[in-house]
Amino acid sequence: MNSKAEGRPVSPPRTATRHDGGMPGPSAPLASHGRTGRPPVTSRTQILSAARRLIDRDGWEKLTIRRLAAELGIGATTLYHHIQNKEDLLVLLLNHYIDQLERPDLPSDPQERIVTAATAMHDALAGWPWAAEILTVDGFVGLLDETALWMVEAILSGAADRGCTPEQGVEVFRSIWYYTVGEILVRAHSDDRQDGDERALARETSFSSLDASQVPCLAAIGSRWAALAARDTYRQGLRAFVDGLFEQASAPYPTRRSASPR
Amino acid sequence: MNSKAEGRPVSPPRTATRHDGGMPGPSAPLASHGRTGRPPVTSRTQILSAARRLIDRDGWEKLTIRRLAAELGIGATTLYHHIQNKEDLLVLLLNHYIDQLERPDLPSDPQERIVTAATAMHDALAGWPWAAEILTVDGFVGLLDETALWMVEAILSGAADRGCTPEQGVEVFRSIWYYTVGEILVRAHSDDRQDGDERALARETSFSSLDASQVPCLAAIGSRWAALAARDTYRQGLRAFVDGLFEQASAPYPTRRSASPR
DNA sequence: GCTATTTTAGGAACACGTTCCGAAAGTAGC
DNA sequence: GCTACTTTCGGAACGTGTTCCTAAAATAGC
Repeated sequence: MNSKAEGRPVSPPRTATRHDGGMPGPSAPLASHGRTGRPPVTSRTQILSAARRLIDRDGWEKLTIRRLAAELGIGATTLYHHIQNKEDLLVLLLNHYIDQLERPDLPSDPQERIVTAATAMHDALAGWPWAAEILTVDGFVGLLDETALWMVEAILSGAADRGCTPEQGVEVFRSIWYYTVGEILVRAHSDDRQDGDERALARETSFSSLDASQVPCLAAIGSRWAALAARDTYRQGLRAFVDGLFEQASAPYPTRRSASPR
Repeated sequence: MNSKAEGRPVSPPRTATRHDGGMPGPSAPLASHGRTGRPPVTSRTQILSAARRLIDRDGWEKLTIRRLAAELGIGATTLYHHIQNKEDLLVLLLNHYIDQLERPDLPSDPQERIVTAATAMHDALAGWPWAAEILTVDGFVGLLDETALWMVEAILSGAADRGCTPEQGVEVFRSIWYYTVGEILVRAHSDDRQDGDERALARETSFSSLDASQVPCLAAIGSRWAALAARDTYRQGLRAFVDGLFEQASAPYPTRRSASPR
């Protein structure tokens, strides 16, 4: 939604801060404008493009409030008059990134449509390494641009086509969302260790020295755990999840497992 | 670290640096010991109990390296000779917490056993609010105490009892793990906003002003999204996931959906 | 008792996100 | 031109996790 384009509390009579870019163009500070008060020297678009420039040049770990301010030639704390906090900035950047992605063709089969949309969601976030920093911000989905909501819509529509109620559809989405977020976050942190430190080695061997009488299955896997855990099984698990969710939704009463409704 | 000075990789006669507690008891600095070098004034157990004391007294947000050091009466940087970093400390604390929990009776039915174990895992982590800080550290499962691995083992054994190969069992566990981690992390960040700030309000109304022609399902849900997303559906989703995973594992060939093996 | 060696202690410093608060730079009314 | 008022700017400061480097305290060999 566009409403969050303005970080402001939404008070002034003229709320149309909407036409992004504001007054100072990306290169021209421009002349005055109808508003009162000291004119801003930096626009939101300038900030965002400077952030992208910084990321492209130095890598995303180097994207720092202070460095970004320096890149813009302004004080560090001045940035906080344009963005709420760093999470805010990253959400803004992520939205811009997602908007650039091309939307895949959505299959007509509901199940396949969900898998396609969820995979697109997953791949988009997985390809944005610093997405992990903000994936869990409260109400993340609500912060997405309207152009990115087609993924959510695709999943909901798929659920609806399979006879789910809207409530069940939301539950389907949330379940998939949790699975996706978890996969990306765990994977993002696993990829951090590019340097084969001793911790990784100690961990790899840890499962191979387990008590086979206490944890036989784990012991049987032993040192193969690391290799098995490194495989990419997102899509496969997603298919299983969608199948299970639909089977559950189409059975108003517990199918055959022990009843316990809650 | 020290090993590289020597030619041998695992040289020292006594490799068992693991016997926790070290030399200085929880309250007694104690006398000398066989080892050379300046004797430590603080033991690992002292650190851990001080950390718990701090958490119980001031809340876990106040658990800070500097405060912990002050509580112990030592320099802040000295702590880094006993723990690797803050994540390390939290993992240690989490292990101690999990060890104290009572293990539920595991049902004999494989599916129910998995649900029980995963729920225990979930509830344990959800009841430990600052678990969210470390849930995604690389190889987290490998850092668990052996007394906490019964949850992993229960899931693997359940999968094995349903005819899964060890490889499939690991995949079942990882899928459940991702789902669980995602649920906890998202939920942990949603609970952060105890204060009804304006962001939450703006978000709640956000979905109600959507273009019904572009995203009909979302628009139909509208403002109910927030309420629906607040429900606790972990267990229900888990059941569906386990069902789907087993159905998939027992079908060597794609059941009926479009083939695409990869 | 001396020196060498080994191990721990901890102050200084860094970069980070963020908040506070006074200064600066505009407009509006007179 | 002057005084209000409004809005933005940005330096100082706080608390954080963490690293560097030097001092201190023990043992081992002489």
